[in-house]
Amino acid sequence: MKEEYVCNFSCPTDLKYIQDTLYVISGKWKVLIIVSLSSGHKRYREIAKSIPNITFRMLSKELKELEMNKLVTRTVHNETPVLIEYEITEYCKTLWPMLSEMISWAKHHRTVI
Amino acid sequence: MKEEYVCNFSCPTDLKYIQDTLYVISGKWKVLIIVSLSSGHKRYREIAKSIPNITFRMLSKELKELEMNKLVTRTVHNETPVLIEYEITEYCKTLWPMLSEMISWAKHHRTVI
DNA sequence: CAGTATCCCTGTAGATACTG
DNA sequence: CAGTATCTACAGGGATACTG
Repeated sequence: MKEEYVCNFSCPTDLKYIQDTLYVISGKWKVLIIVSLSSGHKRYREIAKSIPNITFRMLSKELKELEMNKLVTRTVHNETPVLIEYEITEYCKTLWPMLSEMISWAKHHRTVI
Repeated sequence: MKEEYVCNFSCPTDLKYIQDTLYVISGKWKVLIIVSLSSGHKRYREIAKSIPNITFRMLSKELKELEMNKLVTRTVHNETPVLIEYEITEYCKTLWPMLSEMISWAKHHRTVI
């Protein structure tokens, strides 16, 4: 059974996948946190300072979700005082083709709107 | 000045673009509506019926936003009784490469999570 | 049919204080 | 430093009734 996979908007499974992806990266802070980590910020307060108006509460929550999705790692270094480092994973970089498409689309969309 | 464009997470402009795109397609109903229209539903009640639990309120609101973003057209046919048809635009199809990436990513992500 | 208008509820996020 | 706990506010969305 040769099955040619033709994607179109009406495939219900695809819909589910799109929703999954949106769920992982949507929200007010997710992408901002990924950007902050990407630009080298590693420590909690450091990340917090780099993102205007984010609260500890939100930063904790979002970091946890990113960690659950394997996009971020949290490493505890047993020094005194304890040092904790957040880093984006290699896996996080698999997001890039998609983000890249999002950037292209938005760029073009600006010229349309 | 040959400028090689290297995209990376830390570019602030790219961040803005990503947020723009998310804004256009995020939300509980947007993609569902696009799917419904893609599968041939055109009339308001018809679309409403095809999407479980959506309210008229939400359908109106989302259709308006999609229209503003040129992803959907609203056509009034002057018959009696009046007939109104919603359709996705050709432009809407420019979303496809991105949606396709989102689908691929989510598919792979499932195997990771 | 194609929507609007209104009321109301709940969940999400902000503010602030506190802990190990 | 690296967070958690608690309280609160407000907006986004649901339910329902209504209009042209």
